[in-house]
Amino acid sequence: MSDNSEQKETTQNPNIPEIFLKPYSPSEHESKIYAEWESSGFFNPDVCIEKGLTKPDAEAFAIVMPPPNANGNLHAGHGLVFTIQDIMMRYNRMRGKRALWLPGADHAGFETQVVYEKKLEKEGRSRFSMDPKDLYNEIMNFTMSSKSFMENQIRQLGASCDWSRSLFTLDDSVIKIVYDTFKRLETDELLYRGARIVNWCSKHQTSLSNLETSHVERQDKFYYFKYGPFTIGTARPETKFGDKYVVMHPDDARYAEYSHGQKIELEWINGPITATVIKDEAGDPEMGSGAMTITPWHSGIDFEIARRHNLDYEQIIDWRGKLLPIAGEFTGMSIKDAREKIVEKLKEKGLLVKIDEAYTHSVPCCYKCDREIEPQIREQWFIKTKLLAKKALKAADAEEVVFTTDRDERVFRDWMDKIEDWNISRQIVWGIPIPAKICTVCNHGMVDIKNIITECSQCSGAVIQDPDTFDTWFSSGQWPLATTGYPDSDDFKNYYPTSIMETGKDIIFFWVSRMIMLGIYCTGKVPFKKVYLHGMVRDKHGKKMSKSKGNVISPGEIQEKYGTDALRMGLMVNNAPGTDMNLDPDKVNAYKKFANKIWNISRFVLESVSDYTGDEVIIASEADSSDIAIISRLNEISLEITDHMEKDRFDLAAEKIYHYVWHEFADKIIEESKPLIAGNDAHVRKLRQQTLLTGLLTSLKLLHPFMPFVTETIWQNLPKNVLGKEREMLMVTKWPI
RNA sequence: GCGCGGUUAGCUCAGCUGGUAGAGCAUCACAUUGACAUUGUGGGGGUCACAGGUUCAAGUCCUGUAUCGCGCACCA
Repeated sequence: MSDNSEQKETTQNPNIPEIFLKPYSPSEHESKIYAEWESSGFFNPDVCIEKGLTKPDAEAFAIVMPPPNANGNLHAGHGLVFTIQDIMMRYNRMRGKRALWLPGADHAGFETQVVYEKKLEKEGRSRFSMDPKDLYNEIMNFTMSSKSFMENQIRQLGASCDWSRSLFTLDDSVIKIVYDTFKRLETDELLYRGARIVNWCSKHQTSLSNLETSHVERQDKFYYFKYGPFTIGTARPETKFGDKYVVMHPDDARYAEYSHGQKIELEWINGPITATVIKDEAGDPEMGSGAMTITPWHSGIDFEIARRHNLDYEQIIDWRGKLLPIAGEFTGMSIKDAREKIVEKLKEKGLLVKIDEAYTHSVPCCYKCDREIEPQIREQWFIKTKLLAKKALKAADAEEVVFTTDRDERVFRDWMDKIEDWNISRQIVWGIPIPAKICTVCNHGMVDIKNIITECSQCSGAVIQDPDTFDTWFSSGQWPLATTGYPDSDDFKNYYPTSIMETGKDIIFFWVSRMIMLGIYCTGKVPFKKVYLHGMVRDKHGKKMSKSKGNVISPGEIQEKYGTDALRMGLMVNNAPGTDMNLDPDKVNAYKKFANKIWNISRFVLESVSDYTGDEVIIASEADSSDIAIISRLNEISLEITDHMEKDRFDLAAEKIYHYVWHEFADKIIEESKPLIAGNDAHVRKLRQQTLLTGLLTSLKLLHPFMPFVTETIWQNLPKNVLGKEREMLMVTKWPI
């Protein structure tokens, strides 16, 4: 016999299930185990109640899954989201709660359309030359295939969510809720359609909310021009064609001789104009000369001044970023090209006073294409958010909703305090159409969720369907309502408000704030009792992952190489909640080794208890004190881990169980046990067998939320005499406490 | 401009309500056919950014400084 390992397997360990005779190989077991979980139906709390695993009156524990954008693969951040939430779910399910995790997928309006536009660009196509219906259908097909692909990736991460309740943000039931809310906001006079300054992206041809802009610090030239008797400063000469108002602070002594409303003839870019003096508090005497001209169509602050004094508005720059006929000889030029030429002309006319070369300011840019935002006036639907925000803050005061860190709560409150009206119109096709009619004569907008309006309520003119779609966050903001079946489903009654909202801190304003506002608005109750925000996943050196840097770590690759359990542990251990975390493949590899360690611990224990009868051994004497100590330490560890779990410190819980299993149970207890098991004192031997089994089963339970695959695989392969009265599926056993 | 966070072992990071520093990786020595292909034992390596303060006692609380990073923001 040349191969003695073969011999060893068959002769020495006849009672060890064959599966344990080689190292743990995640890929061999994971998909099979997931399929068993899924087909058991235990992800659905109703089934758990039916099968008697959960008491019908047990406390509810519900999480709404942040629906991932159905436009690409899962990234490392998703790995973290689903791991944290799955840990919460599995823990609470084992605690005996009615545990419900509501999955879904997000059409992700603008985000997805941008992804799709890039695809079109590569194919040499453009959305602007396509029929909107065709474009919509193409994006729908693309989204649907991404969605099903993504759902499988979520399964691979081990997510124990209830797929039977899965929802897509464009499902009819979602749209109905969104439309009803839209109508209700109108009825409550919290909605208006108005011409306001919006953030316009000239590339994407849509307005964006403030949150969808990012401010970029830049150094530009700052120009001073002669404007009649005044010197005015500007960083944007290309907007100045229509400037016919000059604004200064009423108390500015330098301009005391000029009175509000006074007309002044002066020479300007394209000839003589009549300017009007406006005294307004917005004029900052400290800034430049203290006098400024305003461009109400292309500046928020100027717009407000114009509104206060009922001034004229005139569009200077078109929707593509080109100058309109008001610019005279510059008409049709892009603003970028025009700037220097305009300055040149003003210089020739002797109107240039000076140029400040080192002027730093921050300019708003489209968060997708980094192009400078052009403020424009456009008719859009706005929600008056002040009242909604006030109620949200009140709920936070009353601790109806709490944040896991004070820091996050402060950030939330600051934003709520100074919230502005919310533009919910987007000029893109990929989204929920705004249920409204627009008058072709007077431009009046009418909410029309039943699609029955045929003429303008103000002028009887012909109407057309509003071509715009909702900001995706307006519908996402109602996601906890949609997933629980608001307003009258059993789930809504049983699970709303949900227990916890776990999501990335980067969307605290986009999503968390809106859910709280809209949840309270629709139901009178907060949508979740607790907010847990995690940080970003970065590469091993703390750098942001990006395709261009080539440092993207895809969860799939990591899972393939090290196993899902290892990835989950790598993401959890030592990663404090709310802080950014670095994902290091070496660290994940360490937990791959750990999974194998658990595997071998199990194998050793099974070898040691091959003749275990299942009869309880009574602790007889002081000689049994080491077994007593082991069991008592096990209880202590269980309590400590439970304490961490209750405080949402999964990072600490994960590290503790890791340490216990490897460096106490394996390194010390198992080593000590070897002579006892091999010895000939029958009582000592049997007692130690019992102790080892208790240690193993308890460890598997404590590990399960973190490493569900390897623990469940082991559990299901434990021989009957070892499992005793325990349930056959680890996922639904009771937490050891 | 307003606000927030970090600064702990060579690298990446933990360290809860204050009681003489921990993990992974890396490194060194020894052991090991071992339940462990992914093992064990032991070691080296930190004046916990700096300066003050509170305290019997401070990575841990307070104040300030330096430095890196982040968020928010309609400054012409």
